Amino acid sequence: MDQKYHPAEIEARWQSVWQKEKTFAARTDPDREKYYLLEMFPYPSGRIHMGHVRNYTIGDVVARYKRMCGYNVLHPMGWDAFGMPAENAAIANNTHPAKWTYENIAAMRRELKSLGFSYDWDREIATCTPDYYRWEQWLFIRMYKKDMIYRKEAHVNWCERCQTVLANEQVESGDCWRCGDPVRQKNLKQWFFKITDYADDLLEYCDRLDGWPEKVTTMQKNWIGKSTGAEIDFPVEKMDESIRVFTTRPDTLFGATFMCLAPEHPLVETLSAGKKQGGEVAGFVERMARESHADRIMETREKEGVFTGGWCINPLNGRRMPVYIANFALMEYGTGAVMSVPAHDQRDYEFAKKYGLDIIVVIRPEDTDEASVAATEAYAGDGIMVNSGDFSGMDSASGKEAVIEYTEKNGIGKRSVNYRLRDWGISRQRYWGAPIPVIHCDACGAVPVPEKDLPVVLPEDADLLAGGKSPLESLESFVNVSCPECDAPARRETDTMDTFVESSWYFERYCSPHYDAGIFDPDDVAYWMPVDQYIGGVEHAVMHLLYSRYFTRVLNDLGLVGFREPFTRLLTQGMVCKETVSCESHGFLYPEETDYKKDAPFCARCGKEAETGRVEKMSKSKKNVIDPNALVERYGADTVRLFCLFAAPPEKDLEWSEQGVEGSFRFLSRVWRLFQRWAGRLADTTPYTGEPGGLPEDARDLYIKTHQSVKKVTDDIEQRFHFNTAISAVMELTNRMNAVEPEKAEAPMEGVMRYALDMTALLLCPVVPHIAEEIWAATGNKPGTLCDQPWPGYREDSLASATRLLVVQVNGKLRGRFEIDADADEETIKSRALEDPNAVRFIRGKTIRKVIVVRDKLVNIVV
RNA sequence: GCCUGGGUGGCGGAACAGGUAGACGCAAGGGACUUAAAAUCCCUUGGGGCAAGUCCCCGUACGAGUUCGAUUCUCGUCCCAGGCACCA
Repeated sequence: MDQKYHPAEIEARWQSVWQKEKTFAARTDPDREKYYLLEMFPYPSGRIHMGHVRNYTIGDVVARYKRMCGYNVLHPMGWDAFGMPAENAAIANNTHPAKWTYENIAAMRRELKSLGFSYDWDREIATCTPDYYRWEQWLFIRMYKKDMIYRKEAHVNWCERCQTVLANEQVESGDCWRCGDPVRQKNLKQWFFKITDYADDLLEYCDRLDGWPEKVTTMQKNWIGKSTGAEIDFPVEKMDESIRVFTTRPDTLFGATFMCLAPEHPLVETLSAGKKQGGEVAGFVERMARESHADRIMETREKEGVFTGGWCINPLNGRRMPVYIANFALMEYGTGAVMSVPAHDQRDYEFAKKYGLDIIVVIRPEDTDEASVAATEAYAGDGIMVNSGDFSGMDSASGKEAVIEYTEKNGIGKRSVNYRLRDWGISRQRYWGAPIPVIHCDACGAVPVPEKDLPVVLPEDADLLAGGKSPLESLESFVNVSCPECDAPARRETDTMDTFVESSWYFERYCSPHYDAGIFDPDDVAYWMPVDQYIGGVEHAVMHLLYSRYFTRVLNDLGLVGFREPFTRLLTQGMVCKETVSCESHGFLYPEETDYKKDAPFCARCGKEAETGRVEKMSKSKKNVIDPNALVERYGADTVRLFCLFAAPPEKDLEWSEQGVEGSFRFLSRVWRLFQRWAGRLADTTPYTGEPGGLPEDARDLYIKTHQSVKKVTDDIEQRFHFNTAISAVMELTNRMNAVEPEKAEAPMEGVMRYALDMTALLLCPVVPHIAEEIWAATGNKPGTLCDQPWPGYREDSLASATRLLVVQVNGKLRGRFEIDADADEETIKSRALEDPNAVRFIRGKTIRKVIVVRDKLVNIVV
């Protein structure tokens, strides 16, 4: 064993051993209990960042721990490799997205390997390979044939000058990010997955996902946004038309005084045709169409609208209601029409006040009189129905039912459910994505590519800047095909799929990543899936996780898998944060651009004193980033891993601290010296594993501490993933071991020390696997066997000493303490407590009313 | 506005089932070793008080309550973070 702890040398050595021996290769084995541990795979952006390091370290501890517990562990890694950054980078650097992507993958793979993660690298996948996306295309066709996919017109952000579609994040305050021209909305035919068919199923299962943080399931429930109510028809005056609305408050129907339509509503033109309002209406519609969706949806926006000139009739009371179009009415939700009840909806209230429309109170709160309702703002709560004809006097809940039944009986409405969740639009007018496997034929329509012709390979020779159009669209060799059904000349679909599609099923592909007879091997998937523990950032709480749950249901309904939920347990880890530093002339500063004199930061470029800002999520834009590579080089992977786990529990944010890293390194150096001090001497010593009874006091104390530590570390990892407290338990143990002087140690202590050393190596193995292997071997254990060792157990009879320290309270205040045999009876404990010299001072002269004895804890004397 | 979390020393964080608040680490101060420094090791470290102790008082955002006893449970208030947000 070297004098000093040199992580670089030992880490490289063990990593190559694990690679050569394929230590972490997973094999399907129905005779063994499986454990599938998965971390969210990264986008290959170029370098790994501290967020990845934290995520993957947490996962690695669990994977290695479960493996030692005897599970057959699957722990794969791969790349979410399609996406826009590759395309942008390719344009900026005049290279190809594939080249950029594969180079990044190579660099990041190297970085991940340098951290010693226990991946089965043979299962690595990259979603941009035809091997992968051909099965996605295959699945698309299956879904298409089962009527799970459809095509419809939908808005996209369009830049006229660049002749291109822009993603939402490429629209900067309404303008194109490249040329600065205003962005317009444009309608394009696009592909949609019918996720709304699964809305109820996805919603209901939220409450059964016991292993998920409630925060995430709540977010998903809100996102799905189920609301129940009714659809009701309002006949249009003097026309053979009616307007259908969706409402959650049928009990307020008598208070509806006007109607609001979305500007895109099909009846808008009919209603205003030939009226004097026609011009104004057309102008308003045109103005709304020009606004981007994001702007339209912005809250704080003033409610505005125009009268269409048309009227409709409230079917319950026959009231004439003016029909408006309004900016807040959304065509995508409900029916695109709102019955406006200004007395009981704040938005309608503001609109009514602005345009001088009637406000009629129809709900009275239990203990308020009618006159004071809706005086200054709408009353949106429940109450008693008033001014509502035969329904007056009913409470809101039964009123809702009654009105719905009435409309159903009279054929003017029906019970209805609406969701905030929309169908999933997956068309992207982009190059770097999986081609949608469809051919458009004038005669046969949209025809799926025959399975035998898959994959539809993404052509490599597309010109990314070709005429500003979607690169695939202008690639004649790709576009021009013959129809698979009638053989006539046809055009290939040029949209590619949303990259969320790839990440919705990759965990199933990992089970048999090289299988080429199908999307995956059914036996492998049946064995490994579902994922037992999934780990990733909260930022994916809704989209990725919801899409994955949806896809799993689709696969289930297509008969491809036998389960409906992909992830049994989910852990969302917190962000990695660091303070920002900025210079008044150079803006935010990278840590490398900052000099510290004393504690104050100075700008390395101009020498001026810089300002320390608040602690925020590490991001390139704020420049408060730390390069994991540099850290690994300086301190070693084990130190970096240890710090990530020790500084905070995994679900909380982690605040970066250079001193914290130093501290972690110091701890590992201390462990190294501890083993160095004892290793040679105890190489032939048998670890003591007997009962604690016969040991001398100091050896017994250490022995008990060791068993307690094993229990504490096991419980902390097993029950809560609280690695920070698990590590502090090991620190306490090693602190205790450090206090033992080798020169004075006798035979029983040597056996106990040897046992404690072995336990230390075992307990540290999942966290800092490289140094753990090294210290394990140093005491004469067989080199390279540590991570295959079973996780240690502990003796129940060695968790506590024979005596207990009890405290004495008088009226709940701490007054003294004493040590007593663990099996002392209650009377003995009481009398010892009552004799306590300090406690006596507080008891004297007072009447003892009660004495409470809590086993192993305390005695409280009430006076 | 609604929904979720969360407020504990100078700092990150402990206290798992109402029972010794501040484990473990960082920072700071003092000391040892050294010609010196680094590294390492030892000690002190929530605030206040004095008669200086096996001492007392205060203290877990704030205010009440339940209890022999509350960081932990209940009610109210304030603040912070994240998510959703014209959803009819």
